[in-house]
Amino acid sequence: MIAEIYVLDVPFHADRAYTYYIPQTLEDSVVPGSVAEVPFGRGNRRMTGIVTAVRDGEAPEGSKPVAAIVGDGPVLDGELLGLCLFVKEYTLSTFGDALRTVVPPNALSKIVTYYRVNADTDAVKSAMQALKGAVGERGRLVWSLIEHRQRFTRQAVQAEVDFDCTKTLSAMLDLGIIEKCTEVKRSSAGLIRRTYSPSSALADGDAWDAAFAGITGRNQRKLLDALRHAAEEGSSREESALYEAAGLTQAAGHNAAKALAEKGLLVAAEETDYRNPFTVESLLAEAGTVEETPKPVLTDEQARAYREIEELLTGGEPAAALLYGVTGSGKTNVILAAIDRVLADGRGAIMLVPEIALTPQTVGIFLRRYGDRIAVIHSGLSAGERFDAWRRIREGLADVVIGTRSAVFAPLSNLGLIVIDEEQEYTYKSDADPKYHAHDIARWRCREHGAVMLLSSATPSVTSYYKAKTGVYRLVELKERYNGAALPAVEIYDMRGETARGNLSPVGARLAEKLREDKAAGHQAILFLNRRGYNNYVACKSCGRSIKCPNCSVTLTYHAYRSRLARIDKTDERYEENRRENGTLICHLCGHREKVPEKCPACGHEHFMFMGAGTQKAEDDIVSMFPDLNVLRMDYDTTQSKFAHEEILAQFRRGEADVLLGTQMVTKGHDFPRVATVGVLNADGSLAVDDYRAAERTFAMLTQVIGRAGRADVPGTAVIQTYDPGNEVIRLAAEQNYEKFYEGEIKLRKSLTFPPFCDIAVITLSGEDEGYLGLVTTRMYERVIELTRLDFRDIPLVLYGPFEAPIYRVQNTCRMRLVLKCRLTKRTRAFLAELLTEFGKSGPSRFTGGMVQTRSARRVTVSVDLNPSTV
DNA sequence: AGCACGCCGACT
DNA sequence: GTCGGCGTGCTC
Repeated sequence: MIAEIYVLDVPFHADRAYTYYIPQTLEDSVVPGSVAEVPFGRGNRRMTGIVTAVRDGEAPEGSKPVAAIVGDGPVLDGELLGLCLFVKEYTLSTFGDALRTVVPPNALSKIVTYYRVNADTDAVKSAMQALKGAVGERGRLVWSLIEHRQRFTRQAVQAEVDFDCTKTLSAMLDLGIIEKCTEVKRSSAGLIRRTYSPSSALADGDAWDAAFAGITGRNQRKLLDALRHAAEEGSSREESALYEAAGLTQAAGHNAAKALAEKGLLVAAEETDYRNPFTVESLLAEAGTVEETPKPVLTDEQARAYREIEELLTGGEPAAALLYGVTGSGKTNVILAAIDRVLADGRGAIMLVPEIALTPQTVGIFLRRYGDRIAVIHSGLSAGERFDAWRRIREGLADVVIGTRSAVFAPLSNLGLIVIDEEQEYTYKSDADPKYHAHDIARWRCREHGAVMLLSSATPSVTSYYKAKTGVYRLVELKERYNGAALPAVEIYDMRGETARGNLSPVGARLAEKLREDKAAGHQAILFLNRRGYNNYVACKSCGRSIKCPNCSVTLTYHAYRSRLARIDKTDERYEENRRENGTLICHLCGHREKVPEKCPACGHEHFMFMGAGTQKAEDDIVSMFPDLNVLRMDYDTTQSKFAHEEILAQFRRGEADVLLGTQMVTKGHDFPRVATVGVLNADGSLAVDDYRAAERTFAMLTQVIGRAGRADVPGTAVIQTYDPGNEVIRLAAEQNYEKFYEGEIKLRKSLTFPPFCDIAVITLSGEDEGYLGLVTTRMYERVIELTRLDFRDIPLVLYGPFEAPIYRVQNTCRMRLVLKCRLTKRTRAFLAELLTEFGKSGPSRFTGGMVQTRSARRVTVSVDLNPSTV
């Protein structure tokens, strides 16, 4: 018997099925989907692999035996195994990356390799004598590091010495001084949650700055910075949350935390986690914040829409539909009815929602309706919670899954329906490897299960609507708003000249008037500004230059420490100085922070302008402009702690504030009965972006925020402030005329050849050595041309570039890009895979045709993003 | 990625 | 001879 096995943790160009023979003793346990321990490479080091196929047959020449099977039974069933292979091929990722996306890492046993010092001390002593010459020098240094540890890893030694320790270790291995061991780390239930706190040594800001100054490790700085943030904002200090905030992997974060703990800067604590935060019980405990589930009585139109979907559900064939319904038409009712039907047939359902829409209110609707058979999956879960949710689903205890992007992988064994709500949201595209789009995963899984993929939106993406129009998806429409809700009156307000009229605040005259009216009538308002932070940037009054991040090619954003502190008398001559003291410049890309400098680094001038406005600044301005208005701010910075998001919404619902001001978060969520006015502070902001989807995003955003205004008994008004009042997109959004917007947009896409009329592949090369990066990029460019003239001359594509990436430098790494307009077929993917394989196999040095570089930092990495969420 | 092998220059 | 840096090639 022989097995096809994908070995984990190999680079892309070595990532394929390897053939192993199955020893007699393992014949029963080696089955597809199981985790195997196999010898790999010249050194036969123990690696983890996944069995993808088993068959009868002679062991081919040179094949090695499967060493062991770990865990009891397969971790993957046939469908999920196929899904891993699909994800690998579809996104050009490795099998291992695909696997770790499809199943929670906690569900996988893994093999760890480590070294141990030989217990026979006498033998070790004499062996050490045998180490002679220079090897002995290094040997003795390594020995002093490992002597008192009972186990250690190569990486741990390497971190301590400045030479390559592999040869030294293998010499010691040969002499029997140390031995190599492997250990299987069983999949864990992960009941323990670890949190970090700053130590008492970090009592004040100066201590933090001193601590920063004393640390050279990049990861340690990042972690400490995340911790400082968490301490200041009162947000989660849970281990994985901090690592994520710091942009570190578990391993890197763990090491950094250990190092910081040794320096006495950080204190670790462990606590037992509650594992299913979403139960009926916990819901009832917070009942005040949960609305009633909508009555399952459908209007005529909703019933008609439901019957169309039901037809697909009972058809027994895989299908895809787009539920296109205007705001307030009751799409959720139709979706819930469809889920009811699926459950009645004994099948399961997945409902995907955008990250910021996954609130207790949303979950509450499902909990009230389906009880504890629901599972909730989102990125904020701890590893253990994620694993538990996964197991509950796999064991059949939960068959309704609600969650964000990654919930599309929920291991339901009998899937009937996958709903993707607000389907145009770009958070459905992953920007980490594997760079999958939830639509594609959903489509594949529905095909496999004979299930229905149901996309839902009031403002579908142009691509999805096109597919619906051309019959790829069934188009199901809801045209009426129900419950008698009327569309709000929409006013486009021309902000040009507002400054000339003496109004420097982000709120124009018309909106100011509405806010006063609302206050007088006891109504509320929502204000939307799609930019967080205080001032966008700080520029020198003399030379006009703005302050840039030292590691990235972006300007730094000014954040006030506490908006209350910054809210000081603006006529005070110390105003500017106070701003300097009460805020920090932060890089939104790498997290770098610094104080506003005393003098301009370019010209030495002492005065700065604080330019642009984010939500923090808008809050200050509104408060000083309308002292009697209570303002709640909701943005990334105020929602970092665990229940902050819900708490802000609840406060607003209870009427404890007059104005809810925030970023995109305020455009989602449930209806507030007393909101009369919504204001868009700067509608142009998102149009200026250099992306072919800027228009559709702006349209969707405006439509959503307009939909927040007014209820049946409170006539609503939406005020859209713009410096470009003639803009077609803004005008059509104000009219709520999606059809017309779509018609114009699809024509444009067609004439310029943009999706859906083509696919876009972006190849990004990044490296620290700019010159070398340029060389490799040029070579890659030439190779694309060569291949498409020879072996792949049959695939149509247009090549653009090389360009610098829109943000050229991030954390001192430069990034170059090639952009391909193409059709993503198997053949095109094969071409891109070939390109990646060649690059990986020969290494960048030979890839550039033997051109020798002297620098050691000439490492270049390549990644491919197919139809990226931002271009 | 990780590991082994082989070549070459430097140093004993 | 011996050592170590570095490039190359392969992984059933």
